[in-house]
Amino acid sequence: MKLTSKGRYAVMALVDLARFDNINPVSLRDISLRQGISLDYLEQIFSKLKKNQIVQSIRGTQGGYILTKKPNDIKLTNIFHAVDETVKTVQCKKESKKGCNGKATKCVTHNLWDELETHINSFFEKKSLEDLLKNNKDQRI
Amino acid sequence: MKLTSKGRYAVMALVDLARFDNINPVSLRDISLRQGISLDYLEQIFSKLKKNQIVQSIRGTQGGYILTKKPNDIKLTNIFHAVDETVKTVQCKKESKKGCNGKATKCVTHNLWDELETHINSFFEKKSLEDLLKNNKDQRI
DNA sequence: ACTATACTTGACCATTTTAGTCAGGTATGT
DNA sequence: ACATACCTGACTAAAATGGTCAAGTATAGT
Ligand code: FES
Ligand code: FES
Repeated sequence: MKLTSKGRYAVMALVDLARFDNINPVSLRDISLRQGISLDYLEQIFSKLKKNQIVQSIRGTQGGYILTKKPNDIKLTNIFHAVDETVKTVQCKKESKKGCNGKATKCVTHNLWDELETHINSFFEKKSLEDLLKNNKDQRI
Repeated sequence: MKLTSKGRYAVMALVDLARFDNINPVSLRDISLRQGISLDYLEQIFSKLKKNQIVQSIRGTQGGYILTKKPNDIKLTNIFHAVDETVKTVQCKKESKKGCNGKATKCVTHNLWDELETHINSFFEKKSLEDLLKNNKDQRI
C-alpha cells in the first residue's frame, strides 16, 4: 500500500499555499521552489484542485492561487478526492453482488477490506489543513 | 492508495487454509480452485509465507501446507510483512534526517504521513486470522 | 519400481501506473 | 508591449503489478 506522490504533493502544496496566501495569491513557481516539486507537475495537480473548488486562480502578473474555503473546512478527503488519490482495497465492484475473480458471491475477506477502507478514510475525514498548519506553526519551512 | 492483489490473495488463501487444515494439509491446487487464484501465483506467495514461518509444507501426494501457529497468533501484520505488502506513505528515508526531494530537513507534511502509517498499521496489528474465521463461520465459501 | 501428486525455484513478460516532461497557448497587471 | 503566471493536452521513461512458463525435486500410494 503506497501513497502516491500526487496525493502527497497536493497536500504539501496546499499547506504551503495556506501559509502564504494571507496577503497575495501564491504562484505555483513559488510553491515549486519552496517545496521542491516540479512546476509542470504542480500545474496538473492544481488544475484538478481548481475543478473541485478547493482553490481559485488569478491570472496575470502577481497572479496565483488562493484557497476557496477556510483551512478548517478543507479536509484531506476533499484534497485526495480532487486529485483522484482514492483508497482502493478491492477489485470487485461495490455495487455488484459478484465477488472478485468473477465469483457469484463476495469472497471471505471482502468484509475485512471494507473495514480497512473505512478505517483509512476516517483518518482523511478527520484531518484538515488547519490541523497541519497548527502542527507546523513553530517550525521553519 | 491501493492494496495489491498479492496481499489480498495471501490473506484469502490463509483463511481458506485455516478452515480446511483440521484433518489434512491443504494443497495449493484446492485453494486455487476454491478461491479462484492462479496456482502459479499462489506458489510464489506461499514460498514467502513459508520463509517467514507462517506455514509449513508437506511434500508428495496428499501433501500441502499447514499453519505453523494458531490462527489467533497470526496477525495481518505478519502476513503482509511476509509477502512484502508494506505500508509506505513517504519516499524519504526514515533513518535519514533529510527530507523528500533531497531537502535538508523533513517537509511540512512528514509528521502527517507518519501518523497515517501508524494509523493503518494499527489495523493490521489488531486483526488476526482467528477474527476472520469467526467472521465467516456461518457463511458458505 | 513406477507414477501421480504437489511442493520448489527461477526466469520471463505484458500491461498498467506513476511521475513526471514538453510544447504550446491565453489572460492580465505594469 | 512585455513579463508573469495560469491553462491545456500530448507524450514518455521507468517502475510496479499480476501474472505465466519451464524445469525441476520429494513423497505417498499402487
Ligand atoms: S474482495 Fe470483494 S469479493 Fe473478494
Ligand atoms: S515526507 Fe518525509 S520529508 Fe517530506
